[in-house]
Amino acid sequence: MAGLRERVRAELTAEIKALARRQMATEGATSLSLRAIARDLGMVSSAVYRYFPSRDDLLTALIIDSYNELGEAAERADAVGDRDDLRGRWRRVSDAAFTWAKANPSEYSLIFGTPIPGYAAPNDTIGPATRFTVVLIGLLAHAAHLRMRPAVIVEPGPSVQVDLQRIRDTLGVDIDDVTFLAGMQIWMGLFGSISFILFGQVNNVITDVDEFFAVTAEALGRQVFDVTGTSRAGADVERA
Amino acid sequence: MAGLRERVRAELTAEIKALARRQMATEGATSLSLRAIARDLGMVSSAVYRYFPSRDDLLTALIIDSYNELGEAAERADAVGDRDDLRGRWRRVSDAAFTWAKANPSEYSLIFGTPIPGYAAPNDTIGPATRFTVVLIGLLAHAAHLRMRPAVIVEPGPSVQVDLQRIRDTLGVDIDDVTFLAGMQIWMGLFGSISFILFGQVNNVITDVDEFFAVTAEALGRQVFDVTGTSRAGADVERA
DNA sequence: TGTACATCAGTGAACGCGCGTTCACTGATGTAC
DNA sequence: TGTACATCAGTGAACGCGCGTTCACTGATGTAC
Repeated sequence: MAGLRERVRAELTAEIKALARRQMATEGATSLSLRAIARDLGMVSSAVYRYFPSRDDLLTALIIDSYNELGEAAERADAVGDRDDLRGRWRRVSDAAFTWAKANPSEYSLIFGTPIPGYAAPNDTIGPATRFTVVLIGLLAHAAHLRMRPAVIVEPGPSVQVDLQRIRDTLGVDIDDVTFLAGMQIWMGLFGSISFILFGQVNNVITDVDEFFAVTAEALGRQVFDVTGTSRAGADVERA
Repeated sequence: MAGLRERVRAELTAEIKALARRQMATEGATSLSLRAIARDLGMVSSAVYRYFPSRDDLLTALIIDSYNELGEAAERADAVGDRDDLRGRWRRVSDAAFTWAKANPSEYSLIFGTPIPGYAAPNDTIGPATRFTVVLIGLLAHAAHLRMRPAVIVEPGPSVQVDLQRIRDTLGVDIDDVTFLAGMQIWMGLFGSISFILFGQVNNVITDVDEFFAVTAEALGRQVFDVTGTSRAGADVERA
């Protein structure tokens, strides 16, 4: 059996990452320490270097895992349900993000919190980092295809127009500027609200954060994925 | 002159905080070190303890200062202009927040980034922390008074209703649930977008972050502070 | 199938550095009579 | 106004702890003939 050593190696690598995550949960990502992990592992500190050549490489692995988990959760959430039910899809995807973040607050902080000083993410992280975004862009493309119009219409300036065109070209999607911009708004609104909840900004203000998140996500979804054409009509009905 | 010693003391206290801020800018808040500050100051490390009884007390002072600076910037920005021009007021206030955050990224991270593990903010921080929010609530109250309606109408669930009522009672303001919720959305959207920009989430995506922020803030403002009654009409004009 | 060699995991010691906090102390600045 | 005492800022040494990374090494696991 050729793979024995390899299998043990893979297991230990996974265990190191698991311990690192547990350590992040209590100490924070900045004070993630190879020595402490080795201690937990019952190994001598230098042994960890067989698995990760430096602390930053371990961090990178954790960041990639986190992006992948979040992205995969979003993909799974969007794999079910009627393709045309965009508000439903948005609700499932945003819920998946919130659920993952609540379950993995340190991993969430690692990718959406304050950048770790002295650490520069290598290029390997870019792919996993875009995974969630790709799901969202799928929703936007479908909304554009259904000729939905955001509740608030804003036009980008010249520089942002160029940026949006570049993304269109890169990903080969067909999303008009207005929808694209509105999509970025709810993207930032989604993670803004998750950060506010997780980082304690609504402590002493909001009691039931789950209920609060639900209404927030609903409001965000309605900004882009409301009825076709005059979404205001739908809002008026709701209001009456 | 009785105040000589006191004056020197105040100056040194200020200088310690200034050095601490400079240190945060390069090392991050988590690795803020009293010893390094003492070194920069040309003093022995134990001398700093005459001014701040512990590292956490220094952190607290920095947090309070940061909240106060942000709050004051918002208050100043909202002190000018027509009271009824809510979109203008929002633009000035949100710009003030962004400008302050760009100029003081580490201070911004300190209050809106990942919480520092092991540090619990004492009650002294609550007052300054609400300063910005109070400005925003002023806008919301005025919007409600002018009978503006948010572009997207969502109703809070029972628990959030109670929370909102508590805030109304505490602050003595008259803002309906729907406006209040929409206000919280743009509050989270504002700082969500600032965090995305400052924490590098839109790197390689957005080139001109100032232009991007401007359109973001505009979109947020239009969600709450559009024309009275049927704000959709205004959007339709814009769209045509 | 059995032996010789190469690969690799983990050890243990060391380098050089950092930190927060305490404590007894000197000497200067302020205060009360 | 001048002296005696109290207050306070800053010193220097120490305690006890942490960290990332390197390096020569032992001994076990895998590989080639």
